[in-house]
Amino acid sequence: MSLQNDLTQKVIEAVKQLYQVELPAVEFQPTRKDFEGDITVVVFPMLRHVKGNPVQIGTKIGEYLVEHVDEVSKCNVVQGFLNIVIEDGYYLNFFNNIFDQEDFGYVKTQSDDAVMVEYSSPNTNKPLHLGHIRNNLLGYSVAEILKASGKKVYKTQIINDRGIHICKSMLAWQKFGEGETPESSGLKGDHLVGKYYVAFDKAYKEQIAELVDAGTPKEKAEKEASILLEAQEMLRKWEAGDDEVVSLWKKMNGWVYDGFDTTYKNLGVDFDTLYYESDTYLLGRDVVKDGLERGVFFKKEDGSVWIDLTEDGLDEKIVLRSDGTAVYMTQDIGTAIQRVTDHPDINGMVYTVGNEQDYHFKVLFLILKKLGYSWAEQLYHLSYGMVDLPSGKMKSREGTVVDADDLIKNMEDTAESISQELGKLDGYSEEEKKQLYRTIGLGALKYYILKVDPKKRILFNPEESVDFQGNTGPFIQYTYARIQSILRKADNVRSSAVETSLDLHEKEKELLKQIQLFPETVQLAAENFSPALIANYTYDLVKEFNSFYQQVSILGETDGHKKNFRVQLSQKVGEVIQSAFRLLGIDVPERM
RNA sequence: GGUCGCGUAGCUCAGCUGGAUAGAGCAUCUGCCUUCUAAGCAGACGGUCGAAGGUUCGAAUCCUUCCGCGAUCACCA
Repeated sequence: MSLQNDLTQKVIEAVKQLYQVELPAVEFQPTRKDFEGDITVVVFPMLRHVKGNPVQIGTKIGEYLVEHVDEVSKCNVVQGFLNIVIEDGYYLNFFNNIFDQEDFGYVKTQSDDAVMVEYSSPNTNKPLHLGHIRNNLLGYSVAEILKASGKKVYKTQIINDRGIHICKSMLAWQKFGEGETPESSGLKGDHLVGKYYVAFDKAYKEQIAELVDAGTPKEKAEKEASILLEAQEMLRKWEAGDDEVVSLWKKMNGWVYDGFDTTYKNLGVDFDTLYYESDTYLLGRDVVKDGLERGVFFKKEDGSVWIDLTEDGLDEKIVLRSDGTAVYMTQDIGTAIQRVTDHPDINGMVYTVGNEQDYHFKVLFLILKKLGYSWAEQLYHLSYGMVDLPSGKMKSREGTVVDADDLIKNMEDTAESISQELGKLDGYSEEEKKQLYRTIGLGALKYYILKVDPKKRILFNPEESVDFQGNTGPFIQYTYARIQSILRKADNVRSSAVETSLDLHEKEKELLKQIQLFPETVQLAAENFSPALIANYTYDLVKEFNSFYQQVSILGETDGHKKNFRVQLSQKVGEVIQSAFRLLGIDVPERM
């Protein structure tokens, strides 16, 4: 039973006793810092049911609470706000109850329903860039948050390993590659393939320019450039299962996967199952045919199949071409169904995809609902804004991208130079230092991206490096390291339970209140698919701790009971920081 | 043009489902390292919450209109 539930009952009881009125609900909020109190009852909404002066009503209820509720030590009323002061003992009891709780804040019991979280899903013709980083961090973090909230989670990605874009890289490699491999050149596989994707584009543009010079209209030239025709021919061969093309495709995709694996490992993200578009691109057509018979879809004169969504405020959408081949939507319908077939416990999916596809997913979800799948009610498009540069959009073909691997390296380097300036790492081996720079650099990057609302677009300026001070990952990591330093120096941390008759320092009480919020924050973050809530919660906790740390002596405290409590409190704050950051995929260091 | 999203301090962002005097960080300026890590703490400066109406005891938050920015509206993926 939470304190708030308890108080709700008591307030209702009080109003019944005092005014013979049954309140439907009671509104609470944390007390503002400028007033004395821990929790506040808002009296205004009661005026609908109880006639009178809010100050008087508040005062009466306050008096009742002080008399009838053990945890309430005193009350005061300001305007229509009844501020309630809670006994220190209540918080100390709470602390003793959760102190030994491992993974405090996480829900351990797993529900039977699983949710599949899709994220990353790159094309295999170019390396990952900053946009993918945002996608990966968001998807991974939401998956972890859902797990912590008690859901069973499958992490997945669909790899776009098929189509004309792959053929472009393959063709350019054949033409200009001279047998170059990741081994021969030392280039990471995805970067090597990406290099040929760019090479294709360059050759293609040159051909267009030549044709235009020779008098061909630009539009025509774009369609007739010989290198493009060759790529299209290659795609046809691939679809026909041509041995040579398929084996080249396998070889180059292998290079890309190796490269991606390295980047994923560096980023600290992982997947439970993978889907390849080359396996799934034919899915969905049967479903469409079936849906056509059931009247969900309709056929136009030319044979193409559509769905009419005008009643839902959308328009008509094609689901099968006139020649019977699939469109993107067909595939997505088929893939969604396939996933549930593969994992029958799925009752919900999260798609981490940029907001330019908002409309697509709205339509997809609606179609799946109309097809009658029960799990279709539990689909969520985790939509996020683009990451733009000051120069505008990132474009792989034009080379205006912030490469994921470069950026990670960059962050590590910054962490290194700051650490060296501060020079606190005596006794660390080179290997340990390297590990630490990585932890801090990635912490800065991940926190920077995850702390903002996914819907907002991010303007990333590579010239101004990501901050390491203030509301940042390293700030929080630093606080964690500070706590570990205290714990190393303290002996017998767990010597005994905390003495509940202690008088709490204001800062201690604030910390306990903040710790108490962690479990509900995890739930809220899960409900809203929002890592930002976790990030902001952690920041508040850490700010509170640093303030406490500055004002109150922990190891220097002479009263044994107080010292015992403060050490344990510090430890618990450290644990919560670690738990919260785990949900963001950020590591915490022992020293820094 | 239709639809969706965003607009809060010079900059980057919080602000839950309406509540008290709108909060942080960066930047600028002041203090605090002989005491547990100064990547820290304490403080100053900085706001007509895009604009105008409306709903109500109360609006940054809800509704309407308008303005600005972005995305989207392909037998592309």
